[in-house]
Amino acid sequence: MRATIREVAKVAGVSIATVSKVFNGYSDVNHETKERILEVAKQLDYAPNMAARTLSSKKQQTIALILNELNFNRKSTMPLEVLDGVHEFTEQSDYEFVFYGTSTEKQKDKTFRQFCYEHNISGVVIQGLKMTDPYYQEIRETNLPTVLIDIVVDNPKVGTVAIDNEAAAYEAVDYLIRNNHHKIGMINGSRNANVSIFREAGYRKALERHHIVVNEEYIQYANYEEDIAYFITKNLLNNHSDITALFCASDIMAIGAMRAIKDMGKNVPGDISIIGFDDIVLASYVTPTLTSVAQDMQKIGYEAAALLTDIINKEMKDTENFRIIPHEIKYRESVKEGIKNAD
Amino acid sequence: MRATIREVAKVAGVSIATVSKVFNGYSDVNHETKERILEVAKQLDYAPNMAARTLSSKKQQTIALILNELNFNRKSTMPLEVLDGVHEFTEQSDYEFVFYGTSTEKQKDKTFRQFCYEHNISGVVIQGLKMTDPYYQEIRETNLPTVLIDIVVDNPKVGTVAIDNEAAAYEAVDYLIRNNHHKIGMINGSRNANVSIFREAGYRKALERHHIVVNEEYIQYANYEEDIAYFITKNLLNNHSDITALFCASDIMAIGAMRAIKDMGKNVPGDISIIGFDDIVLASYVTPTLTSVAQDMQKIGYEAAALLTDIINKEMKDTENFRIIPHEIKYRESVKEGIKNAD
DNA sequence: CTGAAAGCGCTTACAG
DNA sequence: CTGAAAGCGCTTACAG
Repeated sequence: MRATIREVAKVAGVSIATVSKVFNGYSDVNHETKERILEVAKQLDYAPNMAARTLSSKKQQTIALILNELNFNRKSTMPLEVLDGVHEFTEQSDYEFVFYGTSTEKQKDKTFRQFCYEHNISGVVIQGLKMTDPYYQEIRETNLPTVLIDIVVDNPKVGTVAIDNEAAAYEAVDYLIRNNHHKIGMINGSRNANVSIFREAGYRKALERHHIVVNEEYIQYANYEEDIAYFITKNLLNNHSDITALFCASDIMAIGAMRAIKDMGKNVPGDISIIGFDDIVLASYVTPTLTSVAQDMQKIGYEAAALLTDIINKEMKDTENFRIIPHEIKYRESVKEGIKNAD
Repeated sequence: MRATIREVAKVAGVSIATVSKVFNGYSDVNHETKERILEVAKQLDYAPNMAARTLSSKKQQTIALILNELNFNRKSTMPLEVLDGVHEFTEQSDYEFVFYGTSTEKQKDKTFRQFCYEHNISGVVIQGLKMTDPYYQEIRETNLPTVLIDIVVDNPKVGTVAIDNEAAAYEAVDYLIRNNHHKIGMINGSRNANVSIFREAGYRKALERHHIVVNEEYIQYANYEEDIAYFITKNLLNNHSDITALFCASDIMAIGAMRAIKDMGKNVPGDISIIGFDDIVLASYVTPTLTSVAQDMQKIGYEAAALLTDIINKEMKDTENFRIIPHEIKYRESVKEGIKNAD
């Protein structure tokens, strides 16, 4: 039913090797035979079979994007943006692109290596991996080219693409301090998340740079969940009525915090200023609009794929394995600005 | 470097046929040899090569999800939800899942059929296709199992999954009328979009059922874009100051309309009531919150994949090719409710 | 510029 | 319960 290379060869009166050459862009084929072959191919609706091609050539490489816990958060398009970025890169490259979803459960059933072997994958970009996931341990010592988004691992075969989370957090908190906030709480994600660690470090660094003592009780963890952030914010503000600003490690949590503040009869930014992280779409549509640290996930995805191909193609030094994408603070309405007093 | 079936067979002291049987779950293998093979396979880190499997077996089927114009709208997670749904179905099926993005441009370069042949695809789910796209014409007469989301085509090999757009629009407009709105504008998407046509039909039907004459000037098209909706709304309301409600064919456009109304110094829902469509996340976070027709895109994706496998496996009658997913109106703050006057 | 032949890693009747 | 052998649709030296 479906035309194969053999039929094309027969109809065109040539060998399959010649047909193959035409379809692989070799130049050593007579112009006329080439034209004839193309014509026949078109007529027979022929297109090379990928499976056969992959099998016989050792060349055809395929890059996978693995999204962890795709059973995702409807509130954020971040995974989709990463997907778009990786896809865009592979489009204009020679790599095939495939997409898979995984989960902590699935990772227990099948090792990372097995999964990649099975699917003939020569390199993978992973997004959403947690440091408690089985894959994480395996990737630390894998020899399979891998690029992690947001997670750093010490392995020459594994690269990382992310923004400079520490610097970004530093800037955000520094901005609060320069606007006369000295009692600043932090709603962080999870102690186990790489980005949380960096963002907290940036928070601490900014306070220290301004000679503000870090109050450990001001730092709370809400696991990146809106509802947990809601309750934690209420608690935090009830226990520490001197807090005037909150730095949140994600917009989702910032939105939960805003809701808590409103429900407490307080006002953003009048009573409490808030900065979020990620700049998801909601940040611009919520009232008041949310100041946030933006990261370009599409670009992160694109660069991840680019870095991956570099790792596949050449041995790289560890130092080249880390690609930092610029971040940008989007200033909106949720922070009360004010000249710093000389107290 | 990578173990093949041959090496496993050699180490385990059996033939490759036996190894193959074990990995394909055939029962006619001695328990002990099976255990031994599995043990060796594990030790050698063996996993079957998909390309070879696909090539030699005529069984391995792969289903593709093609997202059109993935160069997407950051404001909506709908494509991601569809992806998740299709992915979830293929997970628990015997089908392999692959994902591709396309665009009007790419469709011009390579036909639908060629694309599918090349990638060894036995069936495809397409989302985001426009009736002006090259694929659309081709799919009308393809014999390749295909499921379109939101678009109906008369071809036994092509199925459709969608909500009942006409009924949903009818309900929404009927709800407005029952709350005493008689001058209702519609911000529609595009005259060429299948869903737009159905939603407009529902709008007209609701008015007619209530003996309200349709004023053609009340129906405007904003191409599903927020900014166009913004301008069109201003125009519409300036020209027709008697309008008290707007039915929008998407939340994005509804949000543009809300902004326009605010900028005109009017109030939602005090002066103008609004209903949107899709129930994207923004609808719940915007002020006032937006009443909207919700469609479960994850479920639509899942059912699309399910329908596709049915089409692949059996000849179906045209009448069975259309799967309708339930919709639901989410009542929120953007509609002013009021008892209908007996005028 | 062209073709014969080996081989990629599997599956699947078929024979035993 | 097990294995020898043909074949899936290609690519790639190699010879001419």
